[in-house]
Amino acid sequence: MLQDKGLSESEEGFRAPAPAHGDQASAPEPALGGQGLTGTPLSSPQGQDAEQTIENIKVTLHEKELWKKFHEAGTEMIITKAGRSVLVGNQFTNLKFCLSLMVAGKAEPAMPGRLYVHPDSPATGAHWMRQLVSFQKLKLTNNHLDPFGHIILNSMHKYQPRLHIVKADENNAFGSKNTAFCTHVFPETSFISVTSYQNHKITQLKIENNPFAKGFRGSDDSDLRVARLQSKEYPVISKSIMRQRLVSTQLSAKPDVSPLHGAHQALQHYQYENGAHMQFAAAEGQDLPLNTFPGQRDSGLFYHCLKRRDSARHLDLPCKRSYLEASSSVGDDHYFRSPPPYDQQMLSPSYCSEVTPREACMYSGSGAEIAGVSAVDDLPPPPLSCNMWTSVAPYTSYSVQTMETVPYQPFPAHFTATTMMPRLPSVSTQSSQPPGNTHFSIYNQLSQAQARERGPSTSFPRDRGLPPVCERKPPSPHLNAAANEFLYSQSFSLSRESSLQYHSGMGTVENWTDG
DNA sequence: TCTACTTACACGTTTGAATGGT
DNA sequence: AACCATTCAAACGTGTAAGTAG
Repeated sequence: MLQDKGLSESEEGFRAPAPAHGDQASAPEPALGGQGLTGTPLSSPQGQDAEQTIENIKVTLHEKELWKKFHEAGTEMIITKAGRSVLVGNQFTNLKFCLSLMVAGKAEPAMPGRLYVHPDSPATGAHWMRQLVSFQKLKLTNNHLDPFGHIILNSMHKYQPRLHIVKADENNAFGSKNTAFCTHVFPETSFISVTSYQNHKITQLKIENNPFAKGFRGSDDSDLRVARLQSKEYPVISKSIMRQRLVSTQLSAKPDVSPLHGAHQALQHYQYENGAHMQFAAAEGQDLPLNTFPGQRDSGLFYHCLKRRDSARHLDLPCKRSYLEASSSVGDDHYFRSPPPYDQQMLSPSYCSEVTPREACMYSGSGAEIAGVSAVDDLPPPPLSCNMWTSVAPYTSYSVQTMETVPYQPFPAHFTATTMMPRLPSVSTQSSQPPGNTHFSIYNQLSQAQARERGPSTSFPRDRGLPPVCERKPPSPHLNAAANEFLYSQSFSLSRESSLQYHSGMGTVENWTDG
């Protein structure tokens, strides 16, 4: 569940937020332990303008500990052709986000980008503060032709969900010019999309925490159940366990077999967004725990606000090259290089705060989610591959490139060798977070002049009619009537973890497109 | 042969209508 | 008549296993 606290409504702007509601504790728990995002109260002075307010919005992850537990094991999400309830057998259940997909690796077909817009969007800040923001109906699919508006993912890839909060205005509920927005990223929500669980530990965690899987609980209940199904009075070893034990036996019996062999086979399917296959970063036989980076282990919500300087729009940044280009030329040894300190990446002016939308777009390839950002420049727009509400035109995107491989953790279920999961870049929580604030984000602001440069404002996609697959509901009449209320849209996106996009800002959303 | 994917299945939870009591 | 609690069945969400495809 997710809750934004800190959004409030006022005819003059924003007033001090209402105290945290007590309904959070009593709110119905999501299917799998009630994970989600919750917010903390925003301290927004009365009369503060929207751009100042939105950067102060704080969103926290609900059931963070549970998320971390999964994250440390290497979260996996089941995706099916028909669409499985969300990210995570529940971890994302009760989250209503907008998911958009970054374009897959070079060798992969472009994915239809999709954002999942919270069904309640747009709604006032008071509405979002009232309760946990749930993304319950979000579903994941691997069906590229999915007509239901589910989030389309590639199997065996790692994704990083992102939450976008977009300020709407009185005209079209989502604003036109100067629409503020912010993006929240919770590293512990990253996951690998799979069609069947690869990690037995994840399976067990899901079973333990998901009420719907209660039937599989107990001391290896699944095995007991199998025994019952086979009319046996003794438990039989399940297939996954048998496979795991078999491989283990084989490995122990054949010392000449590299323990990494199986892992390599598994990992060759895990790709970063840049299309580079994962490589091993650990020495042979070395088991690197997933939580090697203490910064990530306690990453919390990365939220940091930055403002882009107009004068920096055309800086020739060293990181301006295409992410795809960069990755394609990267040799294997690249993955053994140490990444630049995360705080340097994120806080270096040349890296994040002065990156133009166009440049940022380049970092992430042609990610549908940020495809529209080029509209703020006079450069030709990148190709769009979204069929929903995918493009957030004013979004200035920032990319944290993890060009190095990161440790994987063992997949006990199927892989007995040391496998390594792609990871978020190491995060220095001490240096990258504002004092007293565990949040991290990037804030970007587009000037009025820039907004004007984009040409005549067009109506927001909602006015052009969303495809029926879009899981949105029209704003309630009372919301439309409340002309002076600030309306917020909550959406969620997914990005390939190798190129995390942290963006927020203020500008038009006129180029959001249905694709 | 191996791996990922699809499908069907059983089990448990959730939801909402129907029913009965106050 | 209105409200509340209980019951029950259908819908839904799980993970698993078998079969299929590449």
